[in-house]
Amino acid sequence: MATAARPAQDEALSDLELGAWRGLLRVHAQLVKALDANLEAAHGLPLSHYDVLVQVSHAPGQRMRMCELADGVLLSRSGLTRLVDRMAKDGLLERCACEDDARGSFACLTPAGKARLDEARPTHLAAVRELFLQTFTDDELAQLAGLWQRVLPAADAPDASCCDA
Amino acid sequence: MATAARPAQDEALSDLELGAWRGLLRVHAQLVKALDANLEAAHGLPLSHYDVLVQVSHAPGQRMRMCELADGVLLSRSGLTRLVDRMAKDGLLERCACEDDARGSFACLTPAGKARLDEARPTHLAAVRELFLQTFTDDELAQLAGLWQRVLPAADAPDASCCDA
DNA sequence: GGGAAGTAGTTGTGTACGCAACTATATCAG
DNA sequence: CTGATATAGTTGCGTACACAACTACTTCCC
Repeated sequence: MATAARPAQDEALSDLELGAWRGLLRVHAQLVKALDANLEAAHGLPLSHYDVLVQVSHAPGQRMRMCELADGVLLSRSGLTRLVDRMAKDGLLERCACEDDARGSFACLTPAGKARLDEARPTHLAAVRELFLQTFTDDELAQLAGLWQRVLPAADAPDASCCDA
Repeated sequence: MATAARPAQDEALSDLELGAWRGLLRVHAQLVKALDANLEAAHGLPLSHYDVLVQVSHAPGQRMRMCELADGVLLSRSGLTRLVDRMAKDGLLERCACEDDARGSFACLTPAGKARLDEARPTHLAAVRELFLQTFTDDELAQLAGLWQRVLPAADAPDASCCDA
């Protein structure tokens, strides 16, 4: 039952395909769990909060519109609303009105948020490097980045019944 | 280039590192979301249920111990308990006592569960191929699989059984 | 044998999330 | 200007999950 490298469309996945696909799932799960635990232990900061702080800190004026931020941290809008609520309660962010569009609002980095980020960043960067990046050579990193580029547009495409019988 | 390929330990991630790392997060998020939506739309089956069905169907006797299954589908034990509860209520699985160890129990595939899996499998395999695998050459798949192997710690139980997705 | 320690699984509880419905504002067509 | 439609964000609600505490059993060691 040697599986070909690339079986026909409706055949089971080959070991090769399986390794590439399930490996992605496992690596993601393991990494996110470890990074979150690490950050939480060292700074009491969930990974989701850190993620928001990083995004906002890179934005011009250190503030971002909610929808933009939601896309950036891979959350639904309602999910982001509550995440920003929690972070605002912790003093890490502030909600600011948008001058141009009265519907919108900004999530603005507070000094406390910036301080917290600066404190946590080295921890997180070290962990990402240790658990993931250092495993690879520069060439491999470049290759990975290139592969993701190719997948992302495709996965963005409208998924409605993309492949039904 | 402003950023070196590999900055020092506590410096910000280079574009290269960032692409490899955030790309993984984005690809995972988009893929899982699309695959779940696809499977749910076509067969009313959440991806988590499908995942369990696949694992159990490949186990000897089409049954698996709960803890083994929890590892396989990347869930906590309590999470798996309730997932199996839901699937049992849907008739996809049955809980069976373990003869050797009265503490343990098996999740056993029912005929209905097997039928449901057989029905959903082509849909899912096609989607995984379309959204992910077909993006890559055989060499790239092999490389990916190899990279994952290096990232995953030895805790990864290598069940050599060639299971499909 | 009998208690200590370990393991399998479930249950109590809290939390983070998504979807759908909602409000409020913006934009566009006539 | 006015009504139709679209967009930004929030809220109600249900769900899936993790952690910790628990029960029940097993295993180990004297």
